[in-house]
Amino acid sequence: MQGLKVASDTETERVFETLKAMILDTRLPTGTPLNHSQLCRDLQSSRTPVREAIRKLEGVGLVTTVPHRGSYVAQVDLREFLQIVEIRLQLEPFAARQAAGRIPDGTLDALEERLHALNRAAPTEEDFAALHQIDGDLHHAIGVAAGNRRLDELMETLRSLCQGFSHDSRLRFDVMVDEHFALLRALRDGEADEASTIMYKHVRGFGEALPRLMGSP
Amino acid sequence: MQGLKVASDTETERVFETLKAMILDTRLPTGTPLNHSQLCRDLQSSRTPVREAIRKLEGVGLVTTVPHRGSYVAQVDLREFLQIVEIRLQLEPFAARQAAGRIPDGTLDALEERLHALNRAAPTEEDFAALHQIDGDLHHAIGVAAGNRRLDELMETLRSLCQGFSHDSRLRFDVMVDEHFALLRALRDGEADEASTIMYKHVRGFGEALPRLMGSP
DNA sequence: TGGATACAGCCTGTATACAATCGGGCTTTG
DNA sequence: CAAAGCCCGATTGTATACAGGCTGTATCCA
Repeated sequence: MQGLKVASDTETERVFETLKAMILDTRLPTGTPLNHSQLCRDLQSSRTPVREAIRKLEGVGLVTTVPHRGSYVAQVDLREFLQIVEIRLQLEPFAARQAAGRIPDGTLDALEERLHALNRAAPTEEDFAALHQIDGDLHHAIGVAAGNRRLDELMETLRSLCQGFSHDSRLRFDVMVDEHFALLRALRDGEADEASTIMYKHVRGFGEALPRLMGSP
Repeated sequence: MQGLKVASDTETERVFETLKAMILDTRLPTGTPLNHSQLCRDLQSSRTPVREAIRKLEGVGLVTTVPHRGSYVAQVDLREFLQIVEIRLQLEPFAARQAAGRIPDGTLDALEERLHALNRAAPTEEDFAALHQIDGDLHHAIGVAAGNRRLDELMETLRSLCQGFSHDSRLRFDVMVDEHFALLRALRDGEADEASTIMYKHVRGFGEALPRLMGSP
């Protein structure tokens, strides 16, 4: 399940960070049940830190607990998904605006490089996964550059909660790649308005890939 | 410290809800240390539920814990306060837009009633407290009417985190009352754009009451 | 054969015991 | 008298024991 322990002041914090990372990068996919004793074994810990870490994740919103039944990696239904997209529509364009012109060239170069490496003509399973990864890294780079840690973490959580629906957006592969190129350019050139607009369309398109319509801009 | 126990499936949840309510309505003000044994006594519980509730509140962002030293009701510094206001500037106008025309008349009437009861000429300590209370109830009514539970809870948390700075906005008493009246009217008439704009100015004004300038609309 | 029920095992929720860490006050010493 | 070091009490962090609920299975009855 995992490898070496990471350093941390308290055991609870270590377990929390470990689980959080595993949820965010989908090693623990949406809906995964979190069994105490198994986590104790896998994370080399005892029940108290594991339980406290789960409770903290519950507060963050990444974990759902059903009393006397167990905890699960949070899973949202369509209705909640659309609500989350609405929130993201308010936050992500703003973050992109703030980040424009503030992301190191090296970071942007690397992302562009990876985008170019994708096979747009006939994307394979790996290409989908890679794009998803790039998307995550780009959003994160924006979050960091925006200089607002709370905003960054919030967006990361909301993005994670949407993961259960991301497979529905495969039809948009080509569009998404285009959007990413355009976004990278706007961010590089410091065109805040442009970056914000592209991000809005990007998130909106993601939300609309599902059979529902959203609010207006 | 408090009265009767509230019903709940698990003890942890009960303690969590109790503490959360106490933090949100400032019975537990910003910075208050949360001593385990004292909470056990006051809430008639044992350490495990108390600790788990605290951890969950930590995840929500309402509590901060310093390892081996203790937990405290979250307190933000000026820098973080401004960042939170920036997030609220993205969310609250949107929520107001969504809520326009969807808040029951009775709710709006009651709020307007309470606004009229304030002494605008020479506000006393009670008037300040009452306005703060009205403000909270209005924001909450908007959050509920927006029909997005996650958004509502998020805004409530962010608002709570700003409480440490709300005393600085006393100079704006009269302006705030005006803004509330205007907002109530727009919400009642279903003027979404207007409601959104007023809310933006309202939050922005709150943030700018402090010696710093914010981002642009 | 179908369904209801009782039972068993596992899992979660809670309480408590034990260990580690921190802060404060006292003592000691230059 | 001031500063440094040490010790002790208190509080937090962790481990474990105990209790109660839920699920799934097997059995019994109609």
